[in-house]
Amino acid sequence: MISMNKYDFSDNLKSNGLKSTQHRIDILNIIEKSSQPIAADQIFQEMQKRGITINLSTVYRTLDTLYDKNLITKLNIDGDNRTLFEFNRMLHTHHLVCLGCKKITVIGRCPLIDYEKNLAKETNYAIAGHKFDIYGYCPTCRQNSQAKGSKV
Amino acid sequence: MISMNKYDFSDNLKSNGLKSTQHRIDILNIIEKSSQPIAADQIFQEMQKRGITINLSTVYRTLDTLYDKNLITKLNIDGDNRTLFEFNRMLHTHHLVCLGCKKITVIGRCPLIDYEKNLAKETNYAIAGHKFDIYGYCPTCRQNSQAKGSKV
DNA sequence: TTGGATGCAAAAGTTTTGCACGGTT
DNA sequence: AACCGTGCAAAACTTTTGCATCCAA
Repeated sequence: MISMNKYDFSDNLKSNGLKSTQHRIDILNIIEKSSQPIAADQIFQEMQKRGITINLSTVYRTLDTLYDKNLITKLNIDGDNRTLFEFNRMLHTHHLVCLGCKKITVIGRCPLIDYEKNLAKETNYAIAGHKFDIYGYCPTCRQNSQAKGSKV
Repeated sequence: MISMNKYDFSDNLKSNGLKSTQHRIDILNIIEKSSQPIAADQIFQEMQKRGITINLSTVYRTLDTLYDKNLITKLNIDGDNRTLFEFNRMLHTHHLVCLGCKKITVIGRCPLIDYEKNLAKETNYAIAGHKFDIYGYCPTCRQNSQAKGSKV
């Protein structure tokens, strides 16, 4: 049985016209394995934890590059000024963000495909995509915090 | 006929337990009249244009305060690290963002109310709200730029 | 070999904070 | 008068950039 879970990041990079460097492979690995969307500085720290020497500016430049090639995606959540990154599995996903513990859960289903088509027709925009993130309190945090009304 | 278009920001502030200062009234005015979501620094510059002396840190602190009281809402868009603010009309709105000229159009209808209810049932989250922003190219920009595939 | 990738240092851009003073209630 | 709001300056935090050097193709 062939493993379907391994990404060959080296080929992945090359087929996108990028040089295959260890740093890029490491960064892709970290993002791909992260259970949560992750910020540049978190990636930098994770590399240090793994004993990899890298400069923070290289992390930023690498993220730019990977984003340009559509290998990763960006995300902003409320109350965090940093840009978060995710591995792009080419699935159309959305996020359920806990306002208490900040945990981010990926939602696979998208209820918006038809809506988008209609909007394109009405506005004459060329729709490129959308962001849809839902905010709330997870079962654990519901006990500790009472939502006093949505600010989202 | 009574004008429905005037907000009494002074009373608005007081009823939220805030002192009614000229700066706060001015900032609310600027945000309310802005056709686009607006960043802290843009508000600061607009005040200078109007001959109002204010410190940028006061703008930030005021925005924090107004956000805490639900008088304004926050928004982040792709490719802009700043936080943008909007007047909270207590309507449930979404945004159509042009990737070319960065124009932001407010969308009134929300197609997601039922979806949210179902999600709450399935996940046992207390849903507070959601963000839904659509990216594309407006009719004018469609001529000048070809969307090479969504990154959104 | 050559152009792209990286380290380093510095700067730019955004947001936050401590403290003293001033204004609203 | 009391407390909250504000200015000022400094710092914190995130991200970008110029340039010299290094490395993958």
